[in-house]
Amino acid sequence: MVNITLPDNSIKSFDDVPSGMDVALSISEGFARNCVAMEIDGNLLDLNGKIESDTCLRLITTKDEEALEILRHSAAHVMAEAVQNLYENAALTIGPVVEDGFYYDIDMDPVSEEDFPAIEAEINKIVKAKKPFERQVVSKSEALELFKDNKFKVELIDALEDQEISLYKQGGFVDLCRGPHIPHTGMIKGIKLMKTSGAYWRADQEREQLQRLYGTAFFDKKELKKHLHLIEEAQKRDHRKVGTRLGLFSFHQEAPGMPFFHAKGMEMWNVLLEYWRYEHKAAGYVETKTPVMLNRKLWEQSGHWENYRENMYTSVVDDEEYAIKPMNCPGGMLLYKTGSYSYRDLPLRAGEIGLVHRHEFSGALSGLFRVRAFHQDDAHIFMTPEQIEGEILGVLHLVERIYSRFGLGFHLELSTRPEKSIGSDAQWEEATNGLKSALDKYGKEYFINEGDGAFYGPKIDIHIKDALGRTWQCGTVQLDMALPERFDLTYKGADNEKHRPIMIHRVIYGSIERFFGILVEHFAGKFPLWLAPVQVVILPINDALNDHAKSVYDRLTDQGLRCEIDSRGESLKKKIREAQINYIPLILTIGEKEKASDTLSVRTLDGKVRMGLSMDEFMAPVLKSVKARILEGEII
RNA sequence: GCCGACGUAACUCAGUUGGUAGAGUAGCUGAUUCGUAAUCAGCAAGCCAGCGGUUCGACUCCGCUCGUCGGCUCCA
Repeated sequence: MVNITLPDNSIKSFDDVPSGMDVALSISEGFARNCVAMEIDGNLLDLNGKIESDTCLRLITTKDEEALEILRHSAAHVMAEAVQNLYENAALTIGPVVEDGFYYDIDMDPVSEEDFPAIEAEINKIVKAKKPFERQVVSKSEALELFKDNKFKVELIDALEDQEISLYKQGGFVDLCRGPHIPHTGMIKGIKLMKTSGAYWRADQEREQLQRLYGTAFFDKKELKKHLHLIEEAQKRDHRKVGTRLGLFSFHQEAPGMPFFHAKGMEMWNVLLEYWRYEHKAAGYVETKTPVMLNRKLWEQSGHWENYRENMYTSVVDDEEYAIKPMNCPGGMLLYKTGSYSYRDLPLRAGEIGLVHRHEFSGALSGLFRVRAFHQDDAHIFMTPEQIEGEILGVLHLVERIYSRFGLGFHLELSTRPEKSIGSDAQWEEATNGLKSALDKYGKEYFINEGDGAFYGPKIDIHIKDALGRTWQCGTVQLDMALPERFDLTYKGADNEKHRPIMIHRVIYGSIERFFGILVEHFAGKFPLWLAPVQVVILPINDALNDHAKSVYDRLTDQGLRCEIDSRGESLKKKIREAQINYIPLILTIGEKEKASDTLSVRTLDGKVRMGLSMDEFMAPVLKSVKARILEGEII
């Protein structure tokens, strides 16, 4: 008996269906149009596959989550065929599905976006032809024979353990593939080439550089449009554009990858740090500061010289070699060593807003997101082994408090021991288990990245989710049992013996520069009142009102509000327009009425205007909004 | 660092097949003094990223360097 689960959840039962039944035949024509593939015993198969035994079968329709991946995989084949039709010498390698679409790595002469229209036209021809995808199973030797002219495919086939290898054919085009695929190319309704780049075969810099063509595909043209719109929206929010327009920061050729923060950017920067200090003080942290440049010997002791030298800036001073710090921890080690500690002093939570420099590849730089000089909101926690779980939990709760203040959601990932690492197996196990038990206690679901840890310990990475649904890794909590060893850190236990403390490295904003950039895009430049670089702009209607405007300005700045007066001889309309497009949350117009009654007329960014408010009626809700760091909703 | 694209006034951009540059915004000057998203006029502003080459002549073509962007890789 075969159960076929239909999308509307009704179940159709077929009695006495023989093994080898052609599934496609047993599904009505109209229904099959929405069917993409099927799932048997957890395996995704082509819709026109044969049923091997009595089993429960689920049909995958275009509405199912798996369907899009299947479609995009098929789309990659279509793109590959198009490229092969147009470029005779193109040798195909691999073409997987990725988050927003798919790519295909092809050994060919470089292509650029100028070549896209021709390739897309060829793709559309193939789509229109509604070519069926046909699965074919051949032996390994047959496959090797078939692909003998393509060294990449030969390498792939050689690496396969199976003796039977599946191929997929659409029309005359054959590709090595596990499948499954959609029934025919005509199901691809919206397909578009997105970008192109170079990529190394097997991600190995020593090997061939291939052309990577990115595309995306949907079952529906509207879905494609929606996707393109989202990309456009993200481009509009690009922090490099918004930050330039709002005068927050800039970059200069003289210091690639090293941002300059302007007065308005610094206002925001300071608000971010002020908030950070407030939360950390409440969480029992102290703040410290260590030098930017330290002797090479220290980096040798910490292990950075060995593991990270190629990314460090160095300098020779008085015949001694120094390195600009790429991390704050070795300095933190020296700080710890200046004292002597009892178990009663632990945990010791020492924060540091540390300026670090890392020589990233020039091609890796990207606005505030990837820079060479940045500030970490670092902290080192020194503790006893019994305190691990509690301290990790404390950090996770602090992370949650801070991110939620910005309206950012997050998820957690645990990274384990990498290939290049220091410390013993036992240390790694204890550290990793410590993180796991804290995560379990915290209760939020988390992923595991095997081998993605820091060289000195396992870590929990915190990925935030912004207003457009994009994720960014910002915070990280790293357990370190190696550095305390290397620096011979100790504390006196209750037993009057020396013990080795365990250490946490953690950041929450991560790189303050990067977090700043994320906030710009998250809010699209429209910052909440508590963060806005300019909170209030005062617009006198004519020159005779400038003095009164100044007195209003003085009273507001006295209360700590960030204000500007715009007394240019421009029209009121124009000044309002400019305040609006600069996203200044509160616009005060000062006219004769306001002067005579000493009241305020307030315009908020939504365009609403309230007139005749007394100073108190204005100040109370505004100061409350700032103090409570309220995110959205009406200020007044 | 690698592949591709790009680099024109403070900003956003135009500049057709090589004949040394234009617009809007911002700025400055003058007039306007305005009640909730652009008042008008004028002025100034560029070694066309830098350096070499081809050419009678280069912003336009070629090479290299620097920088930016999209990826690769990297992000301890």
